[in-house]
Amino acid sequence: MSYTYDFPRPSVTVDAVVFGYEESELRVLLIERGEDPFLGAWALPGGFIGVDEDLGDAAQRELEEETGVKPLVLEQLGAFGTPGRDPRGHTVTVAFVALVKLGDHAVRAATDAADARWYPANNPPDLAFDHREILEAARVHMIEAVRTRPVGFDLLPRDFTQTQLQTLIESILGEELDKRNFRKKLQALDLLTPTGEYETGVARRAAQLYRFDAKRYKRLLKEGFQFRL
Amino acid sequence: MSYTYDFPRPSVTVDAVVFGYEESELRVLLIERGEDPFLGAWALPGGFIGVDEDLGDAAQRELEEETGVKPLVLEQLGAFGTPGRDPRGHTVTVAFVALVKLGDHAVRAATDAADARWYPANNPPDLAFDHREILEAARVHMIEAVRTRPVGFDLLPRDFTQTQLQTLIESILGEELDKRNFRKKLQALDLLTPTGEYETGVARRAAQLYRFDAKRYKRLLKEGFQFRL
DNA sequence: GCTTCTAGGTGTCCGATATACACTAAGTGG
DNA sequence: CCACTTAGTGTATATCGGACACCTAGAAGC
Repeated sequence: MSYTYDFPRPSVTVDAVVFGYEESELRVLLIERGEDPFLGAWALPGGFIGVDEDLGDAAQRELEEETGVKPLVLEQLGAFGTPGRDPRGHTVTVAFVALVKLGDHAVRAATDAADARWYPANNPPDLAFDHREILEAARVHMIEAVRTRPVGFDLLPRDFTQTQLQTLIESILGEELDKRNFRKKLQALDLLTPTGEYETGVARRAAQLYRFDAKRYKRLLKEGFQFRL
Repeated sequence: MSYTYDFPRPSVTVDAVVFGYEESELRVLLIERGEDPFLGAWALPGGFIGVDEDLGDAAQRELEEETGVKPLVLEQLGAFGTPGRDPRGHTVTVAFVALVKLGDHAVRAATDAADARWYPANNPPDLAFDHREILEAARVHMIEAVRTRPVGFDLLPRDFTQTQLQTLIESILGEELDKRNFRKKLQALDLLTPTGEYETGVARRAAQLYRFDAKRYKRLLKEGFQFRL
């Protein structure tokens, strides 16, 4: 089967920069390419868009096919189309940023991915195509996002400590925050519900666990409330 | 001449939301389509991307071909690819926001544009494709941009009054600002050079003209300075 | 040339917000 | 029971943002 057009067309792909959080570090999900070009190299999960397929749907589909991961959040990052970025020919990719609670998913490589693994987002291996540049753009996007939207909660387990949240945000921002000031702001936002439960298995005073109140957040949003950390 | 591929490919287009400022109002540049589909309808300038052409270059080229306008600023807004947005078949468009000093350019329609005109950005006519939605996204983008980057200066003549700048920003934000507080912030930014010249031909006290100090801005940026209005 | 009209230009006070900063409490492990 | 580690908590100060009103300069109209 082949497809013929009156004018040459670039290919359209989607790629996902999937972030997770583990061991006090921001991670990014990469696949080992099982096909040419860049066979054996690490790359962002992604692939060609289907016929009449929506961009976001395509990103979600490719991500699930290649890694088994279903993200909770999927935001468009932008289009990358520099000539020469794909050796197969002119290809425009639309990149997405996805967030997952890392514990929810055991990654499994499939289709054209030989392997799928979490890497430190700040120290990734060499990447295929211009994926390094896309990852950089995604990091900048996250810095912007973490201050203005409650994205941290999509990366943490349902129940988490205030310190976990702080450490996560610090690892996204790349700077340290003051514990008391951070908690003061959290308290002012009034979006965390204490569960009454405490950490277990730690050789120190156990911290209380909290839960993000998404319903309350949505209600506040409608009233013109502005999230800010 | 025809082009054949192993897999079906969506078309890739670029569209530009070009903003200008005239008569105390934010304007958007629209073309009257001279071809099907949507012949005779108003639309954003744009068109198909060329072989091995960069996305930004394509937007700039289409814009100049159709309207004669060369923008000073061209920022990517994002990709739009909802199936059905183009009746000719699956088409992904990458939208850009462009800013021009309106006085610098007499628009002239050409190629597949039957006409090209400035319309009020807040009250545009019906638009072809999903261009209404793209324009909306661009308006939101501008609200974000005007607070955090010195974009106002790219829409005004080289020499302008503080009130012109304020009115422009107000028309982008859709809200009124306090004159004294606005000027206080401008002064604190220290990015305007007074020219010593004054408005002419006004039936009231003439306002002083200022110029944006782009060099100083770039220098400050390197030192980690953050623009905020 | 006097009056009127219009926008230009200017400063202070107050409340809210951001930052800097240090000690006690609780729990585990040895 | 001692040592170690992180949890949890409050105050003082500087900074920023927002509200607010009057005199001035210049042109137009009479």
